[in-house]
Amino acid sequence: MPRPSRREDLIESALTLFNANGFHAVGIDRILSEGGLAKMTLYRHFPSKDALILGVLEAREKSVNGWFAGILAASYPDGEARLLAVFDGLESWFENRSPLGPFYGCLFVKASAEFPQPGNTIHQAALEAKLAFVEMVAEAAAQEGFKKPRLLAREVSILKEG
Amino acid sequence: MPRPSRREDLIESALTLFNANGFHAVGIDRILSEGGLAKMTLYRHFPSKDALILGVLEAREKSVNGWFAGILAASYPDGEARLLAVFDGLESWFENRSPLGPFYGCLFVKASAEFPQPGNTIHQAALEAKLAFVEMVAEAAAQEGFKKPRLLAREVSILKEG
DNA sequence: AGCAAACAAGACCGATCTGTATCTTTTCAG
DNA sequence: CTGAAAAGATACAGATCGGTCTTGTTTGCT
Repeated sequence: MPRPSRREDLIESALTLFNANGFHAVGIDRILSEGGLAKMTLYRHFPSKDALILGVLEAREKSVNGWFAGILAASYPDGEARLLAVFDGLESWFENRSPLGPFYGCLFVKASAEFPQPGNTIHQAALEAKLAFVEMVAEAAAQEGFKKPRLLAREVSILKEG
Repeated sequence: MPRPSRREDLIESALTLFNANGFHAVGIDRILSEGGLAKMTLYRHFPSKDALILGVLEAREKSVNGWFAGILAASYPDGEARLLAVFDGLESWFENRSPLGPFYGCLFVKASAEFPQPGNTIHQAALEAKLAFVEMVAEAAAQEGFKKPRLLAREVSILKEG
């Protein structure tokens, strides 16, 4: 893989603005000027704005779910302390002490709200990202012998949205 | 108060489209053509699109919260059956058997997602509508002697969003 | 009946949006 | 060092948006 430095710049600038203002409210020009990028740079890396949004969601899924996976892996000793670590992680996220940047609400919730048609690619990507998160927490809960891992995972996810 | 029949037509057409497509994705022209209305009719009743959105949210708050208030009032015999009725109501809503129309997710969640700035009037109106709902359920739960009415009300609200 | 307000229909305006094309400068591998 | 690819800057095109204005028709009150 080459050095996709500009590609990452695009995603980072777009992520910041999407988080703070939503998807439809942010135009391409603003993403580019705020990131010091040129228009052709965008369209060399992505065929359209929708493709950029998909790239942002994909990157966000990796960083968010990867961060939680790291938390689960770090607190490897068994017991409910492991899930407590997840709640601590969420709290640090909400209070902007996490490496995920300031918290503006779940980006995947925003995406499925702004692209509500079930067939929409962005809608589906956002749903998949959310489901992957729930699945991850559920597996961890199951390993600890909880009776209702699914329910607990859903509650964690719900907490994240509120 | 005069007969605001056109005003209600505007709100109804806008509500339907906002529910199915989001706020930013729906233009004024579509709201008007789908409702068989003229542009000047819109701007005689509302000074701007944002004002129309506020009108839609206000009407939606009345109908949704009014519907739930009716459910709570109808099942006036004490006991937990009263809250069960709320869950039944939610289920009928999700399955499109309610007078609230087809369910596309909570409109207030959509609104606060699409207008994320805390100072935004639409954002605040959406939050108030959601809080009013939680407050209503919490009061009902408190009357039934639940220990943690707030928590239960929040859970009901969360269920509604998922 | 008659009049004024409300309304439908649609042209129109300026701003903004996504996406393309052009030109110059920077980057970087050979 | 050199030449090609990448990138910055900017102009441009076509579409769409929110909002204004005009014209002719319908409505409703007296």
